[in-house]
Amino acid sequence: MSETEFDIKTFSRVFKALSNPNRLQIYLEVVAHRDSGIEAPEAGCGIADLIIKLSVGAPTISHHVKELVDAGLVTVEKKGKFVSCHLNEVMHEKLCLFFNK
Amino acid sequence: MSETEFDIKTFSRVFKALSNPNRLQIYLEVVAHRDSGIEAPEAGCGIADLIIKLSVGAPTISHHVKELVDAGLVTVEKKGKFVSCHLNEVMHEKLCLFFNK
DNA sequence: CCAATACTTCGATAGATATCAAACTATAGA
DNA sequence: TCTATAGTTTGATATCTATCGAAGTATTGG
Repeated sequence: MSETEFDIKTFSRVFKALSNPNRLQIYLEVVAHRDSGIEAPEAGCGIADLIIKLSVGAPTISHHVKELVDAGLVTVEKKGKFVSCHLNEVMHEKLCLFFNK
Repeated sequence: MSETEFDIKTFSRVFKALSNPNRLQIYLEVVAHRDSGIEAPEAGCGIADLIIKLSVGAPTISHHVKELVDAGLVTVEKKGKFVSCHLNEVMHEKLCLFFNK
């Protein structure tokens, strides 16, 4: 019918994921690293870096990253012991369109 | 320092406001009515219309609208007995920039 | 002034959330 | 294989949130 119809459920989940200051900061870190190569573990957005930057415990970071993944905002990639976070460009684009229409 | 610095607090509050499906729908209704004149009570986005569209009680709508106002996403205007909601264009623009940078 | 309408505030409650400590898993290095 | 490291899962808790019904406020029409 209308082309201005959005998936309320999808977007409310996305916004819920971004509604926590710590999670929003994680997302911004991931966005800031979006052009980094994913080869080196120290590139991308490492969990360890996030723990330092946000001053919260590892379990909390782990929880928040999962929430961002579940919302479709980021993806994670495991390289040995290390995990790095990467931007889901498709969702990012959807968000651009959401506010630009 | 960096020009990619956002006010985490402001935006996390905005996203929290949009994280509830009902509130997101209210926001979308307000956006959809952004060009309506604010003269007639039936223009803009009336509270009564929202109650019907969302199938939740008046107290809940009232609560949600206040949350949207507190987050800076919408404004309300009282015309006699009626209240209408209007888009805060400045915040909308900020959100565009947030995802477009 | 009275009644009805439109909305808000209050109080309560069921459910969600953020965070932590402790325990667990998996990987790398010695 | 043993140990240290990186991160996850679990369990607990304190706080927050969405929603409702009931009561309150304000405005309009009679």
